[in-house]
Amino acid sequence: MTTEEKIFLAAENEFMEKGFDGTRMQAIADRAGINKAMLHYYFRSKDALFEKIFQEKIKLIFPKIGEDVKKKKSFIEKVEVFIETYYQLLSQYPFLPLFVITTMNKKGNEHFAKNLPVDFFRDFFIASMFEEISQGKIKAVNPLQFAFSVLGMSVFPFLARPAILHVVNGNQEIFEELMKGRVEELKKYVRYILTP
Amino acid sequence: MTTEEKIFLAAENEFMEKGFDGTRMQAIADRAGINKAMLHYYFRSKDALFEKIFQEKIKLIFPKIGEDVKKKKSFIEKVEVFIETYYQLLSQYPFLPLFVITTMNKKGNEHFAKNLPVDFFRDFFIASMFEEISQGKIKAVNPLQFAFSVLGMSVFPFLARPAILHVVNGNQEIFEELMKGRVEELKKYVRYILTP
DNA sequence: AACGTAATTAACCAAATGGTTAATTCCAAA
DNA sequence: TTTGGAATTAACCATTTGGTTAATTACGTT
Repeated sequence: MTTEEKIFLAAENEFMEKGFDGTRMQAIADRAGINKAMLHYYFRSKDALFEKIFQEKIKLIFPKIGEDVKKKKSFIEKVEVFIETYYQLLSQYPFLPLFVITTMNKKGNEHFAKNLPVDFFRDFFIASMFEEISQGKIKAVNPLQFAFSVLGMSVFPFLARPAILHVVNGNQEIFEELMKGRVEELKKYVRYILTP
Repeated sequence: MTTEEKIFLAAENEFMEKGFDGTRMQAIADRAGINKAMLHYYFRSKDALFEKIFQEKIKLIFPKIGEDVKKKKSFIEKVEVFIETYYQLLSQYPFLPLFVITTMNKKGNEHFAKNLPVDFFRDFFIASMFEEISQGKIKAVNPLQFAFSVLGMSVFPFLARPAILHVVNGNQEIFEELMKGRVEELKKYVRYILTP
């Protein structure tokens, strides 16, 4: 692994766990096992390093989900695939939601403006929903509201993990069990909401 | 307004907007229009000040919701009241979710341990749900999963506000409209999910 | 008016932090 | 083997930041 990669990986973890303000350049260097000056050698400044990582991470939010989703015919199936794929992604990067949300709330939305697949979201997701509603295949719910609800339900456990853990008396196993069963449960909710 | 109140109010806003790490004692002092030394005079340290504010804020999360909810007979009605009350609360403190979530993820859960109404949540909410399920009054969904879903749907727009604003082309009015209609939409979803 | 306590301020301090620099080491090409 | 640019390091720097202190002011009580 090259020094640059070491730095990137270390910075990634530090920023994800502690946020921009909470992260120290020295901590990144220590974690990467290299000299602090290397950080500035490869990435100009703390801001630049953070920016690079954030840009890379935000692209993860909507990865190949698009393609997976497009394969499915019915809208309900599309949503189900979305929930599955999204859950897998978040399991791989549990801090991603917190990271993105704190960042976008602190700094302006200039950061993710280019990378949010708004077009896909509006022209494809929303459009295909309108279509099935007018065909009477699904119930007439507000597409935007529905989308934010699915996102909220999917993301919440990853954001509120400490609180949820506390509710289940700190029992990790129960928490994992809960997370595992969540995908099926959410798919059920979606069917209840959308099936006419 | 006493100096202590001025400090508390200013600190509240600073911490809520910028988080613990992002907040500067000087910024609090400036915002309160007083000398920085007063912060330490009234509240020992940054940590102590933050702690006091956090403890006060976290109690807000489950305010008198309990009582409002208990009045209602059917479980669906209970959930509907919860959504309404919760939405009003969050409208008043839009940064509350972000504040609580970032804090509980950074520091341990010692902070909110005492103040999370776990007992109410388990013994009352969950219990009353089990009851209605066994009576066949609502569909058999997992109570915990359902609770986290309602919370997630309720809280999401307050966390992802910048992203949502971006989706609606930065149009504030559309966003407000969306938020206003959200309560009814969520109540609808709950009925779809729970009604047998 | 004098006294004493609480409130307030300006100046200061030590530690932490992001960033720089000059010197040194590596290493591949000539 | 020499050489030149890239990689790496230790030491250093300026600024920021949470916190302290000694002195001053405000103000209710006797």
